[in-house]
Amino acid sequence: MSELEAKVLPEATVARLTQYLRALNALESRGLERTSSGVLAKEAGVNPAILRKDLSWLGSYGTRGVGYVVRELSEHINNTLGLNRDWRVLILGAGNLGRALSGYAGFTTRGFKVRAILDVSPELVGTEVGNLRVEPRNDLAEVVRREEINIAVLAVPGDAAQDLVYELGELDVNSVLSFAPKPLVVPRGMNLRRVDLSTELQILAYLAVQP
Amino acid sequence: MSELEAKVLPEATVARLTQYLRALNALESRGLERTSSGVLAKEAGVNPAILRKDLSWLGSYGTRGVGYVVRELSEHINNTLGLNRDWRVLILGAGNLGRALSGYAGFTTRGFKVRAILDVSPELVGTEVGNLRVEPRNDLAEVVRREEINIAVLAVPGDAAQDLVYELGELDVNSVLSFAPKPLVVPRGMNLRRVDLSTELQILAYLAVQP
DNA sequence: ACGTGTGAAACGTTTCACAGCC
DNA sequence: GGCTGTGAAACGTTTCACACGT
Repeated sequence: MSELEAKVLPEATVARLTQYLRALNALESRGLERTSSGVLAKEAGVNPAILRKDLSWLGSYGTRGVGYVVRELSEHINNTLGLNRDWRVLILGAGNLGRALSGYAGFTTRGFKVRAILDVSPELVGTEVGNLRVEPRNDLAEVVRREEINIAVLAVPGDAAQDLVYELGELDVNSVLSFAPKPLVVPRGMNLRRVDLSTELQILAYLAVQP
Repeated sequence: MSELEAKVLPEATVARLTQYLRALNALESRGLERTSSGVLAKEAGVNPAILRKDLSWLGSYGTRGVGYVVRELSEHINNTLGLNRDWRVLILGAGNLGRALSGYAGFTTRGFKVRAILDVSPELVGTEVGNLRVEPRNDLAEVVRREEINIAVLAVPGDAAQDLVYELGELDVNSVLSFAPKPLVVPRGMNLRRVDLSTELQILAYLAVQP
């Protein structure tokens, strides 16, 4: 059976599962105990067919002719996504973006805890960000160990990003979310996701020009 | 000829074109005048085949056996993406994220200019953000007209986002970049792109759990 | 000889449509 | 009757491989 156990869920499915979770929470807080692919899909902003196909990857958790039990489904997606454990986040860069991210609601919910924030600039080191104090960039290794970091967020200028990626890899931090506007070379075994704000604007510009 | 003139370039191609632009800039600043799909692809972090296929949508701008002229290609992509005009950006929400975005380098390059920033909170209205002053949310219509806004960025809590989207649609601002952690219903003709930070973290969590 | 430009194959994702079960 | 779960079709995207122009 255990061949080499490749990735199980399609990438696109994983992205949508997070949306279903949010939608299920919304339904639950509205007092609903059961739902259907139609209702849930509407809440999540997708079409019902793909929602059912996505859920079918997790096994049969619905009842034909009836639908899904909100709490049960929500629990199951949570487990599948690995959100039933603690994720300790380190933010690299205490500029505007880094500070904004450390307080961002989405970053502090569902098991994600921002545990430390680092910067190179001596002016920023020591200043307060939320309930954290900015620590020096050179303490990276020590901070990673002390706080048992498992996810890093790069909110640094493009030039600094690549070195940090390598260093994080050495320290066995293998999940990185980068806001640096550059493609990065990722060490073996690292999962890196990029959010590129200027790319998003440029795509909008293109779409706006279309007739 | 002009049927109804649908979108010309595949979505995925548009996203990569922005990366090629950045890569071309990097090559140019290194003094290179010519390049090839191999070199450029490496710089942009993609494979050469798809780069050539992407560029073929724009027409033939390379020379067989030789490659591409950096400046020429760069210019051409710029035009195709509509980056040869002015884009006047409005930021909605002057919280941490909104303030960070207004100063973010990617937001201020290549023809994009942040022209105004709005917030509902009386405490924030009147405060300075970069070289702008936060204006009251209720002045939305007036500000859009005054600054001739054509792109809006939503850095507001999820609940406020949907109303703003409708209102922006009325005001003929049809390009919106949303950071609200919710799917939004978009008015006809509007282009909306979402950046969902907590979704990104959750995807990382899932990937990290994979064996 | 070399690197582009591009059909054709391979792959991934979404939509359709309906059999199966409650 | 209604809604799930899922093969099969449709669509979109990436990769391959090579003919063609310089």
